[in-house]
Amino acid sequence: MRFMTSLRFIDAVAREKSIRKAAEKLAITSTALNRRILQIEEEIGQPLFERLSSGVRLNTAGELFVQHIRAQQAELARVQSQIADLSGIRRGHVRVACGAETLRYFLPDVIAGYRAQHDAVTFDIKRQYGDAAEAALGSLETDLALIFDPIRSSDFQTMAAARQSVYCCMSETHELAKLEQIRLHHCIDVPAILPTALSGIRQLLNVGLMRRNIKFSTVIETDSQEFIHNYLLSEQVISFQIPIGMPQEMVKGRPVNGMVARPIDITDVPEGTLHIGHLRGRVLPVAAAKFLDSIVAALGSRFPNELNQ
Amino acid sequence: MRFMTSLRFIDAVAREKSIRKAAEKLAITSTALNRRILQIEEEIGQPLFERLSSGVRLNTAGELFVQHIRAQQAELARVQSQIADLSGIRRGHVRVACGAETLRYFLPDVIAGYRAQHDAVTFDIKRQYGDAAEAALGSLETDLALIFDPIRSSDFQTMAAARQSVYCCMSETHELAKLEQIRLHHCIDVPAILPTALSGIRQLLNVGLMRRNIKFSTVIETDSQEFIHNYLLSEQVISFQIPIGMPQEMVKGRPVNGMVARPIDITDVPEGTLHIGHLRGRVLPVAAAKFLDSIVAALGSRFPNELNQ
DNA sequence: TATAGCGATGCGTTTTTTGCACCAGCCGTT
DNA sequence: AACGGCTGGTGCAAAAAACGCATCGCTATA
Repeated sequence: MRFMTSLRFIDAVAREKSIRKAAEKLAITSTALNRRILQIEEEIGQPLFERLSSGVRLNTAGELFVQHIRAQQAELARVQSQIADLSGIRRGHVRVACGAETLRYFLPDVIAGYRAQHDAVTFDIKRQYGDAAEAALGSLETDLALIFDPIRSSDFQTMAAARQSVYCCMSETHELAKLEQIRLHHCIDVPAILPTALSGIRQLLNVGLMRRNIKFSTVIETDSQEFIHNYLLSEQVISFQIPIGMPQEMVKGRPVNGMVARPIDITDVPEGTLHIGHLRGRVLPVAAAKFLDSIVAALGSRFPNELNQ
Repeated sequence: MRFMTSLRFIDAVAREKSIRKAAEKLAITSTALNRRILQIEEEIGQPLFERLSSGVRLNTAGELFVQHIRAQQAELARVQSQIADLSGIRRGHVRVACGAETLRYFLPDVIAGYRAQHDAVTFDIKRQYGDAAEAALGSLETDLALIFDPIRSSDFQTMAAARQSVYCCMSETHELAKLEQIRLHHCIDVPAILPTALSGIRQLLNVGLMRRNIKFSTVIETDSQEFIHNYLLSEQVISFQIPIGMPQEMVKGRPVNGMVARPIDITDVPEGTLHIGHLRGRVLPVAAAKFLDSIVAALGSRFPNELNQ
């Protein structure tokens, strides 16, 4: 790293407390090293070293500067390794962070549709909760994020959004399946299986529970949608999901694989918003931008009356 | 700042999205700029820009790197201004952070004694509570700190210490002045003026109060020792101080300016420790190191049987 | 007093950087 | 289809910067 040489040299001199000794370690002559240091000192506007008869020694300004150099070196190393991690990333690679809701039906659909037209584009799909997804956008570890409420950072730029109300899911043989619409008080003492507190659905439910001062009879709490899905058929429990996490048939109220979904009155549990977007101010790689268009289009066709921007 | 040129150039190209345009703004030819970029890309091991027909554009690695560059520039500016702030600081300047206790009699004495021999050395005395003083050491804003319990950071290197028990101070006409030693229960319902909760004395007192389950009748709480000192003569209240914060006569029990001090039983209020030291691993400027010697000597002569290291 | 080690400096040499002229490719216009 | 205008990239010679050698002045030590 060429542009670091002068800084590395200063660091070396600070460690050795001697220009000549440092020069030896750095395999250059002491004159060259001496002049580099004089030059930097001139640029800073003050000396960084005290000259003693036995060598040199950092003064206070030098200590500050060397402190900065070392921090800077560590930072650079971190960035370099981060860049090296990217090396597998060809043009035509898209990294997506999403919640469990979109992972089940929506994303597979959209990606399959997109890859049918551009089979050279590859994908990286990471399941992450909202805050982790936002952090991943910020550190450029991911290109796009699909986050179901809440959005915390102002650095998230929403490119499309869809309002999603919460549905109650259960086996078609469940008692509550007879109702067309579920109220929260129906769920009192009904065994329920819930996603973890980090999930957007859970947070919406909590709003409703607080509002009505109701508690669920939670038998299982898990971060695996897969598990929830399978467990509904094993025991008469209820679960919760948003439309984008269900087959479209199921949203319409028809049973799918022995399970049905019933909407929850939105006066009980408020609607949430699915946000799709990227880091504010970032210009996405072409492949990611095109894929984002696909997502927006797919979202528009599924939820035509929503607030897609 | 010579070593930043290549980085500044990359930043400029990223902003202009064109090598030629950036070159114009930077007042160099596009070839020179182009080659600098190619060189850095080679050092990184990967391209940072995508070449388009209409110019260039950061790829993901480039975005990461430019992010780093900008953070680095901000950091450098911060350090530079910090160094500039130091510019008044000649060799022979000592910056001390201390609590109110040592500020009153001890430090003026020691500094006067030191300056009698080295009148070219100048001082910067900052009154700070323990945690702020430790932070100031860490950021090199100060050279030495005199902290009366507690020490929180392991980066503080104690060079000398003195145990200090707490005394009760009051007007010589005060009821409690008749006692030779004070117990905490004597102070119940006696109006008291206390230093703020951040001070070491206050924290020691709290230990005693908790232990004995006693509450003071606190009429005034202040961070000004000056105020406490003056107020003792205006109203029959008690206050608290450690030996280093009092004239030596007063420690011996004799009245000074109408005030007396009486020791508190150490089974009621534990002793605290006055720590004198600097940032661990730091080699102090000569003046600061010499002055530290003075402090240690003065402390040794005042408290000869203490744990000076 | 002699000596050995330190940083600083003048000068000639080597290496790096720069600028000029030109190439190849892309895109919109003619 | 041809053109002109734009882009980034490259060969080569000149300019600039960095370097190494020899040497100076200074200080601490023996």
